[in-house]
Amino acid sequence: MNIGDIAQRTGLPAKTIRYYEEIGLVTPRREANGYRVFDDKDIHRLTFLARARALGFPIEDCRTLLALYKDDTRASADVKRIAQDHLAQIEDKILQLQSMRDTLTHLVHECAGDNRPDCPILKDLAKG
Amino acid sequence: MNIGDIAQRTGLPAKTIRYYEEIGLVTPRREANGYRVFDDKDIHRLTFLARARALGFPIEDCRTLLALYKDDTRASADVKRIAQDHLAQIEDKILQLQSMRDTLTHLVHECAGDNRPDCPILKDLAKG
DNA sequence: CTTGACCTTCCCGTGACTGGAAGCCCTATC
DNA sequence: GATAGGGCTTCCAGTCACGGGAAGGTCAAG
Repeated sequence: MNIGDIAQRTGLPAKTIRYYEEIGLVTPRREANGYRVFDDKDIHRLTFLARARALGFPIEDCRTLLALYKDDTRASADVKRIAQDHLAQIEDKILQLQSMRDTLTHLVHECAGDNRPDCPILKDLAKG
Repeated sequence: MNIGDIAQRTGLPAKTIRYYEEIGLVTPRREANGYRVFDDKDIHRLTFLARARALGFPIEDCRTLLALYKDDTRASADVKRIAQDHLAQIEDKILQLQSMRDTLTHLVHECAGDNRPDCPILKDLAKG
């Protein structure tokens, strides 16, 4: 399986897969011509990565999660801690964004959005 | 007013203020010794920037908003459009994050978090 | 034999800073 | 007058997770 096929099967862009190799997340073997060849294990790792990334885990978390996955003697507590920390970050970000959204919604509502220069949005930004 | 005082008054790190100068968002004059000197207009612009950035507007939006603010002949519609587009992006991101949060919350709930290796989180990531 | 679709590496750019090094400037103190 | 400190300057590198694009090798089909 060449990188193009793998990209299709995992949904990851070829560029991303090459990047993952560069930082040591996958290590496909090479054919004589230099092409990467991916076996089932590589595909599995990449699928795992795609899913973990889709859940927003940073790359280094993904690396750790992969290591834990491979380790039969892991404690699920270690996995859970990573997930909980990440979850906390996400919840934090949601709160920040909601606060921005609320302010912006209010301001946009107040603004006439016509040809006149009078604008509560700018007024608010200017007053600090 | 030197950069340190301005940093305190605006809440922006000195590094950030220098960066804003570098990309042309402020243009403080210089003293003979090379130190930046900020006048009231600079302070006002920086306060505006701090507030716009706090609402999540990207730098280039901030640049445009500053230009609109200075332009007495602006149409509030132009400001409103920028704010609405930005708001839409934020709402998008909130939805993405909420989806991640929901999945993660579920997985974390399912995971015992003990010494045993059995872990629904890893199971979910692995199955893709 | 050529075309076109693959694949390779390499390097730069993204956004908005942040950290750190090397060095100048100013004031206060001994 | 030397020195210590704090603040200021510039410049360079790093962040995070890729994406774009150039220059060139490879392979299957016609």
